[in-house]
Amino acid sequence: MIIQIDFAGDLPLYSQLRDQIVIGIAAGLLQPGEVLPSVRRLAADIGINIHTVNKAYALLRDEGYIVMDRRSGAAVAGRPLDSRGFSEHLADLLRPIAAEAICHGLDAAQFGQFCADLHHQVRAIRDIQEEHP
Amino acid sequence: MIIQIDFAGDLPLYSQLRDQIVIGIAAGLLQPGEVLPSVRRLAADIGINIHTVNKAYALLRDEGYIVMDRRSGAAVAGRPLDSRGFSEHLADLLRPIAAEAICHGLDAAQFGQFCADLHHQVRAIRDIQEEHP
DNA sequence: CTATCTGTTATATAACAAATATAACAGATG
DNA sequence: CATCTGTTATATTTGTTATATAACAGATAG
Repeated sequence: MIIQIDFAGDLPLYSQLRDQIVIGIAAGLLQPGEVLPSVRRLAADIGINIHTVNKAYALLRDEGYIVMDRRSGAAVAGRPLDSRGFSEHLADLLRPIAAEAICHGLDAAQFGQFCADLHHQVRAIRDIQEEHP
Repeated sequence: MIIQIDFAGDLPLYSQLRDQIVIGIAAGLLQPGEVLPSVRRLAADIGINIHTVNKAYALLRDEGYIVMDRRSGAAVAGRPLDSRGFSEHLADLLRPIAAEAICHGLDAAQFGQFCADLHHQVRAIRDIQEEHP
């Protein structure tokens, strides 16, 4: 799986890395049980510091997306994902975005459709990647 | 309109303030043309620094949500809002969130419905506020 | 056992962002 | 003139981000 980091972007590097791995899992590019690169290896590949990768991995572990083992390294977590309080978490993330959409004239149906389309887009990343091996 | 700031939260104060004002506009609590409190007044009311409020106001101005005048102060912008590149902006915000939803087992229809419901919730804030004057 | 891999922890440093404090300026208003 | 508005400038403090170097504990292969 290809990781692309925008060093000029607004988001912190560890946050970009975290997002891309979550997207990779959602798209199916990273499957449950699949072993991720070690912090040293991935840091060298991307060209960033070990601790930055470690911070992203630790964050993903705390969120339940990956499991980490001292011996075998990091791996994508097997289902199911702990979902206590996830609705509230999701609502907190989406509320300001929904407000933006409202201010720009999108009604509930349009916004819901836009979100559903994006859901499909994320799932389709896998197919796009497999077309260009 | 009541502003609630979480000093222990992860989000910067100016960002929280910006989000709440956008939500207020979306909910209809702040209507186009309505005058906002001055930076000094709002800073004193909330108990934060003038520059923090100024940063939030300047951000809202750059995004087109409010207009600022040296004489009369800040006011909610009249429609329409400039929407060039808004879809891309919205997609960038939603992509990692959609990925999270996928990882937690929500399909496209469920995610779209959740987003549409939240859209309604934001619009309903106005009615809730008016019940308790 | 040795060498090498893994995550983990510690410490130090530099750069940047966030928030505060104080002060001043230009323009408009009563 | 006094008072309000946004705006700008400077300085300081604090926290985050990212880097660098180093070491430790546990597991594994030679």
